[in-house]
Amino acid sequence: MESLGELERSVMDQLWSRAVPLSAAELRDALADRGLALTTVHTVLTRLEGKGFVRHDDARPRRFAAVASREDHAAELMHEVLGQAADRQAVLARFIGSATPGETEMLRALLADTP
Amino acid sequence: MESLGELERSVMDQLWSRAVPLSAAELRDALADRGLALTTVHTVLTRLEGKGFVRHDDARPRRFAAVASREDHAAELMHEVLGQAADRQAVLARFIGSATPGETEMLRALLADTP
DNA sequence: GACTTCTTTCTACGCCACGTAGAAGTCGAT
DNA sequence: ATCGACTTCTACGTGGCGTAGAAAGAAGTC
Repeated sequence: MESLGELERSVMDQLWSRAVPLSAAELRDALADRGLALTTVHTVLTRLEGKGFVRHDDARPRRFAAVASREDHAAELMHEVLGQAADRQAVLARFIGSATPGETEMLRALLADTP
Repeated sequence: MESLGELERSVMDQLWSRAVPLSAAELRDALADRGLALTTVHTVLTRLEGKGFVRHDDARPRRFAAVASREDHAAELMHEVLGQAADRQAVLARFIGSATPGETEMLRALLADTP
């Protein structure tokens, strides 16, 4: 899967945490600590669109939104990592083995509701 | 976590699939399709050591081995991805939701053996 | 010990992704 | 038609990675 650079990641974090479409200017302000130029934000957004992480509407100040939620993305990544290993069972065994008690509980509960 | 380039990945795949330490020359031969120079393999191995993926002994033709198994590495990555999201439960829900029946079965079995 | 050969380390270069942004173009309002 | 805001185009520096030659080091041979 396409991976994210550090600024790209920050932008996605913004789009993910506020789950609402944001304009480039709003994103620039949300990342004010970086003191980015507006065009920089635009460039990053364009690249994120190219990677399929973001899409925008055609309202006048364009609104950019994440294509998938942070949770969807994370779950997708986990599946990708899992699928990459030949021995999925071994991976899952180690995954469970080093999971926190809270995580194993969550998994048990989720599996109980899954056919 | 440090990520891997494409050649780095190929080298790790070799070290992972044969679970035994390999010399640079053996790795070069295992990757013969790429027609790499021996020094290229060495450079990559050195970088992999820097990233903590590989370690070598001090026998004369140095033997290089993966620090963690492919499965350990994958499980680690999965935990890393999981931990990165604030709402782990939501991630796990989606992860389970898009798991194959085989995977859910494995998980159930593993959880049954986990206190 | 000097020579030869194999192995290891050092140094280097090109390319591409990404952070960064100015310049140029477009669009809506006045 | 003009002006300001917004968007797209173009560009540059840096760093990681693929790639490898050159230099340095070990190890057996005569």
